[in-house]
Amino acid sequence: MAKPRQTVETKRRIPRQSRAAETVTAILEGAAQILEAGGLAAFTTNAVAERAGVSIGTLYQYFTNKDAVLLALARQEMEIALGDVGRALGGSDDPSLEGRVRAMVRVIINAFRGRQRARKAVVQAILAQGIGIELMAPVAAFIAAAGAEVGSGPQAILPALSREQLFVMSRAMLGAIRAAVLEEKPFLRSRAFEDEIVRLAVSYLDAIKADPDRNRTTA
Amino acid sequence: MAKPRQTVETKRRIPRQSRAAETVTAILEGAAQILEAGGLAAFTTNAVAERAGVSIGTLYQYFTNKDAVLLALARQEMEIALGDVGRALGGSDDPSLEGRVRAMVRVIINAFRGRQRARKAVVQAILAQGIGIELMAPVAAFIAAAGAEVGSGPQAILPALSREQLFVMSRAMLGAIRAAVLEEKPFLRSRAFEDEIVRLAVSYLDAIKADPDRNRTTA
Amino acid sequence: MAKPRQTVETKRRIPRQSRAAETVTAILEGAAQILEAGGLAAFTTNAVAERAGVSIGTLYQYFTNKDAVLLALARQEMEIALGDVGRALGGSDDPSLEGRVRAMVRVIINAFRGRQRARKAVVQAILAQGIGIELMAPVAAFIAAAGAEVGSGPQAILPALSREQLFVMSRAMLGAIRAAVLEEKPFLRSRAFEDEIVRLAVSYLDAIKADPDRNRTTA
Amino acid sequence: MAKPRQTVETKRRIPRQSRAAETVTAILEGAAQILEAGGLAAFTTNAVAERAGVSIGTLYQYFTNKDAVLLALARQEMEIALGDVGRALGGSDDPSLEGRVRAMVRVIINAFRGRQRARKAVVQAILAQGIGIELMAPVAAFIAAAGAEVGSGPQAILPALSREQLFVMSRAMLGAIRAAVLEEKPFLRSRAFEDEIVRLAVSYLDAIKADPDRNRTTA
DNA sequence: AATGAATGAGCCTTCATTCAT
DNA sequence: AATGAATGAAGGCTCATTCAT
Repeated sequence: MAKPRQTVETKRRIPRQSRAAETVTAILEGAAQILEAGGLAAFTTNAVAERAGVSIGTLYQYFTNKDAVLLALARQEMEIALGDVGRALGGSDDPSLEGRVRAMVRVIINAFRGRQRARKAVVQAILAQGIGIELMAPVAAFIAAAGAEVGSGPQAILPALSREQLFVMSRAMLGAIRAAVLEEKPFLRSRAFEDEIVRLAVSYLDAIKADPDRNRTTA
Repeated sequence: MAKPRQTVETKRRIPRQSRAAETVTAILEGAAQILEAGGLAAFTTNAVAERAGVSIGTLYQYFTNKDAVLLALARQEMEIALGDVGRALGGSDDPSLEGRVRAMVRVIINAFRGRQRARKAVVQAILAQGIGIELMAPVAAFIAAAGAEVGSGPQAILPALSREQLFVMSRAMLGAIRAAVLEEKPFLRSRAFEDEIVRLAVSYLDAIKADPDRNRTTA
Repeated sequence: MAKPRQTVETKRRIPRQSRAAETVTAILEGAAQILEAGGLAAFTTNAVAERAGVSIGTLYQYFTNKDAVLLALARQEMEIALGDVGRALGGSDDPSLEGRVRAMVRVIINAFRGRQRARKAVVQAILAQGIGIELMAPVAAFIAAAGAEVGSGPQAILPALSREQLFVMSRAMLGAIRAAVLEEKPFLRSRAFEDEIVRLAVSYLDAIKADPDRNRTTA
Repeated sequence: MAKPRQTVETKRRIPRQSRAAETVTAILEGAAQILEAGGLAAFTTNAVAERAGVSIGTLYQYFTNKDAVLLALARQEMEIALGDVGRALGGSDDPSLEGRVRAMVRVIINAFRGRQRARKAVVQAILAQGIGIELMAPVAAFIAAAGAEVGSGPQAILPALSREQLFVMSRAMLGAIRAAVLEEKPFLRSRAFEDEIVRLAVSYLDAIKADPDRNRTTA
């Protein structure tokens, strides 16, 4: 469909031996820790290498440059997050719309609680380059799939969402949760907050169901 | 009553001669341009000074350091945006709830359209320091006031919102719009996008009206 | 004898009006205060001007550059110190050798007590340029005169001292006192310390009297 | 007993490869040369690195900052000087009081002769910080030990000196010699000058011996 | 005479990256 | 494969000095 966008290269050497794989893991873990502890300002290649317990030379044997480390970290975190969301949606025991939404909200809040700074820094850095779009692709695809399922699955609760609707709903939820994290709101983990996020999403979806013809532009 | 919170100091010298005021303006304008053109990475004090047409020494005569320039710029942009929102709410010819919300959405989108990168960089930088909360204060106050008016004004369309509701609504809207800006979505200025944002807000407020007792925690 | 060394110029404008004289006084007083408070590191022309209550432009109307301020300050302090020593020697009620020496020691200790840092900084700065010798000239002359008087005056206690002897005696006394000041010795103002300085000088002079022929090289 | 006083840190990296040790040596040598040639004013990190034949980055890999270079240089020079004095006292073929004193005077004069400006600058810089006292400690200890030996050794020429006496004698000698260096006196290396320094010290010690009870305050 | 805004050379320091071992 | 010493471009910032008002 879409022309296969040339993937940005991050690795310099593909690790074939197990020791090498461990080294890469150590570097990414070190990178995440540095980011978490000191934000982007503390994220220097020397610091990452030291924290990872490898020499700076070794780091450069596996990553072409500083940004490659960041990018690899972003990809890894993205995959973990996607897995979490997928598992949450699949394993929800409440198959109603509200039940699924609530499960998703919980996953997102938890995703933001651990290593907030690392995540934030990664996202910032990624967006600051032009690479955001590429990385977002799998996320968007995933949400689109989930949305489609919600709309057209066996339960057929909703019609398929337009790309604008999908975008608005997902980003609105993420935005509210992220703001609560960044502003360190005390109610972040409260039931009341969770309820309001759910209410936001559900009422929006209900409104679309009630008036589906407005703004129909299928993705 | 409470001691007026000590504002974070950005200015080093209070301009007494008219020339000096122009210089400060030029520096902030230069800073915005640099940010717009090259993002945070290009934002060096030397670059700002050069773009502003002043010497680096002059820049440092008015700002204690690099961050002070960023902070001053953030404050300025914040005030402009607040003024815009206020004017939009006051001057809306459609006094209905949807009319008011739509006016607000337009202002916010427009606020982000001009100099997107500059705004983005400013926001990023501000949040990276701890100052975000302080700067957010007037914004939050403003939205709270607007929300209260919506709930309790002559039209009394809605009951007063709880702090979680206020937070979720404002951050959800801002989050969706900001994401569209940061991800450079083509539909940013489309009618469809605006409609969906409005739908999000209105349906949420309607849901609250229909079931106000849930999660009542007045701010 | 010696070719009259061209005096280093410090003043740019000779103050003829009283207001100008006050300005110069204020600047030198400001310079001394800055030096005293923060040492040479804090001694910036802008700081001096501000402390003096004049604009930086005014400072440069009276002094060609930063060093000129330092030099003028050094000259002023030198003259004050010389005056003190002279008065002490003249006004001593104990005309014996020990009495005169003791009077001198007291003056020197006092001279070092007030504004130690300012004095130290001035001396350092002066020596760092090549100007030390020039400034030392009047001091040396004064001590030589005092020494000569001690040796050949009406009391004729001692033979005239050679230039090495004069040098060793004066610098040894100054060195011991200065070290006590710089190292902040608690016994600086004690009677014991004063006694030992006096003993040092008197025993040295006595030794010269006892064996004058050794090292005879009249200045 | 007492916790070992935390030494002020100057080194950033402990050299593990032999190349690194050479680099540190080169930097300190370069620093001394720069200081010697141009005084403290010429002592910039870039100049030192260039003179040492290393890059500025390398300099900062071994020293935390500019002052650390100065401090390390001071320590090194101090140790060399102490070693010289010790060797001179031990190896003197004339065991008389005058013989020992003369040996010491020669060492000190020689210590001050080579690289006068470097030494001067180092001392100035060290004193300008608060570190002077710490650095002086080993010197003071050494002189105290030497003094004690002179007073109480097998030869028992003198009674033990009080702290004021020790201080006055050592600082007087150092002061006279240092002044001759700083003022660039032509007689610095003359026999006459050396004789007078010796006479100063010996006559002072003799006077103490003759009247030991005055000002007895054993250190 | 005085003011103070403006200037800019130059200093200290960091950190991504290379390469000899 | 790994190490870590070395590099140097580049950036933040200071402060002596000038000059238009």
